[in-house]
Amino acid sequence: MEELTERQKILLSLIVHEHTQTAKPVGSETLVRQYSLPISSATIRNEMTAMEEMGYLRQPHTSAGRVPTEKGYRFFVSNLLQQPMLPVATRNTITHQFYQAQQQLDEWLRLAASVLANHAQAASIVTAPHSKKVAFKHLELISTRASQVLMVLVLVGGEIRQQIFSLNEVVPQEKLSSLAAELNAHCQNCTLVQLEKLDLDLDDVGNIVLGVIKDQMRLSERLVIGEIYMDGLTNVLAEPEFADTEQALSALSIFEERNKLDDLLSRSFLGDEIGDVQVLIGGESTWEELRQCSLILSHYGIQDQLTGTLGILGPMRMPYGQAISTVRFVANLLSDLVAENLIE
Amino acid sequence: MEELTERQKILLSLIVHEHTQTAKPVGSETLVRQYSLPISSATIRNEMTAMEEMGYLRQPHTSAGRVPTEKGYRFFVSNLLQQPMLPVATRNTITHQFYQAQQQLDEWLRLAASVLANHAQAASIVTAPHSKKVAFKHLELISTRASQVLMVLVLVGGEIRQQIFSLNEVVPQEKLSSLAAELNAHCQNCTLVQLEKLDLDLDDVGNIVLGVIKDQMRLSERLVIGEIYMDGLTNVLAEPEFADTEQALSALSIFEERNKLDDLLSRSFLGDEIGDVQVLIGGESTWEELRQCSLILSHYGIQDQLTGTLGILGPMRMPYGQAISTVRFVANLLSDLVAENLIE
DNA sequence: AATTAGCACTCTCAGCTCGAGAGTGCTAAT
DNA sequence: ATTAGCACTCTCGAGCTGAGAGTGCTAATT
Repeated sequence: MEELTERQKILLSLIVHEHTQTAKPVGSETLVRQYSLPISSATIRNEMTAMEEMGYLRQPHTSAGRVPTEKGYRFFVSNLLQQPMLPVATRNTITHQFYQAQQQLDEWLRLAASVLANHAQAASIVTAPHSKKVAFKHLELISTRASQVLMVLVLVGGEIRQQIFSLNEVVPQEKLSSLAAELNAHCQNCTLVQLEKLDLDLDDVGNIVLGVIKDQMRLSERLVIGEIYMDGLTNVLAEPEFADTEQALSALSIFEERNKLDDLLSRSFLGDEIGDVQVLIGGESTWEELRQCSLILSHYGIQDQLTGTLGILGPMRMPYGQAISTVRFVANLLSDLVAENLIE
Repeated sequence: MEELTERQKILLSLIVHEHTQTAKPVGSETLVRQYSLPISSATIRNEMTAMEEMGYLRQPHTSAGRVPTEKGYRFFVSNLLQQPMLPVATRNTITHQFYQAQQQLDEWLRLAASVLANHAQAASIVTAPHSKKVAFKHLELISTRASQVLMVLVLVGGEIRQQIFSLNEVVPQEKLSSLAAELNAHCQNCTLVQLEKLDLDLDDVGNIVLGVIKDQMRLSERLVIGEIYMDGLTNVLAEPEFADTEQALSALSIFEERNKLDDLLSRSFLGDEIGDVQVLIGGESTWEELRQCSLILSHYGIQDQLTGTLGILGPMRMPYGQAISTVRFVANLLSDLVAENLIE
């Protein structure tokens, strides 16, 4: 594989830059004019031809300007993009917003999605932190009416699961409370497996409750990702590449199919560390529907313990520098918030 | 105001029907052919002219067919539409889906949104049931680490609010538990106002906790509507009237602005009973962005106690019969589920 | 008085041409 | 290796055209 020369790298950067601004193919003349280059348009044309042969650029049609290919963007992002921190002012604004919000996880996640969407002018997605190891933390049983019981189950990590169920008999609140107390005493930090092994001496009601607890823990275990927060879907519609509704539809449909989303967010992430920002350009993300799009994703939370995913979806022509910095910054912010409020 | 003749009413129905199928202006010839009418196209043209003068129809341009106006749709929905029940098979499928799902509120709401979206081929929205009168039901305090405490507060109606906060000192779980027990004993069914009046003899920690409880209740009280579930946004994109992205953008942007949504769902509903289905056609819904759209909304839940809103958003050209029946059916289904699982 | 056949007229839509503009690739000169 | 010069190519929007759909009007019919 041939290497790009220094000059070609510069040109690639400029082409990417110009294209992200104008959304139109970039011509050799334009490039000279726009950036006052010390070389002639003819030279640029030669270089462009070379880069096209190497696969970094492509022409939408003969005698149009050049547009970066997937490979071109990939090279740009991996090798040419120096990632500036977000401007201090921006960072402060964002941080400020987080401290102004209700100090609650769901508010933070909603806000994170909103911040991502606004600062990157793209669709954003944030999943609630979720722990792979599901363990019992605390149980509460509340009698509602007749034989109906509301169970509130807190898992290690802070996930809260609730379930309403009926018993065969009416059980007074006192009995429920003492049952809860007993289970709380014995099951502290137990995983599902440990719970199975535990030899508890329970009566009928106790066993039903234990069954419900296990169900809920199983459910939580099976869950790949936590609750999903999205924002800025309309930003995508505003992009010129999606002026055709067909395109927009195929891109946004990803957001409406939960299992695809699960796949996308989990599979593409095998072995990624918290704090790494992953950029999926066009077809890299095996999803045909996203051929035109790029994804910028990052994990946040506490490695191997309690993690969520966040990121943005936009057209391949995306201000990667800005977008990546924003994703990284918000991911770190959420990681800090999760760490501060961790429930162990 | 002149009245429509019987024949004009029939024609209006047919025009609406034909237009919802084809999405194109309906011509007099087409109408005769399609429905084997016993009158000639010329007569229909005369009638059409009359109806256009009365404001029920309009021509997109000279010598095109007619399209129902907002007023036309309004008359059709109010006077001409006989609303069939959903076919038994459909109803069974839907019911079946609900009983197959995890028996949990959030799953039901998600499912409701999905069912609405699929059966009406439109965007759907469902808000979690929320009670105007906020009252204390049950409290739980869980020590997480150091002086951090996780509070889980169950409100009458079943809403669960959680909050993590820090105390000035490390308080053992036993102390927290007994504090919770005490508050549970005294605050049962208290509203915020009653809570203020209650003369509890609490220590520092107790007062902090009480403060947090009040905060959460205040927050819940201020909440106009509950959590929002949406689905089928892409269905809207698929409609031909939204082939132009601009249009689609303005319609969908409603879904992304929480305060507009709050307004829309609450304001348009003053004094509506559970079970009534409300149809907002085009500009009727004071929102300029929705000029092209219709909304079909219904409350569900338990009147004056615990209510949510659900509905669909589609183009004005909508299969109203089908859509209204679906909304009504799902609303009733959710009402039943809420009633069965009410936490009093 | 209501209905209808007949017909001229209007407007859209898809397809076509055409010229301007932007951009290229090649060649020959520097 | 670079560049000026130039012929060539392709898109895009404007303007034109004919077919098709649909109307409104008038005069005849029931």
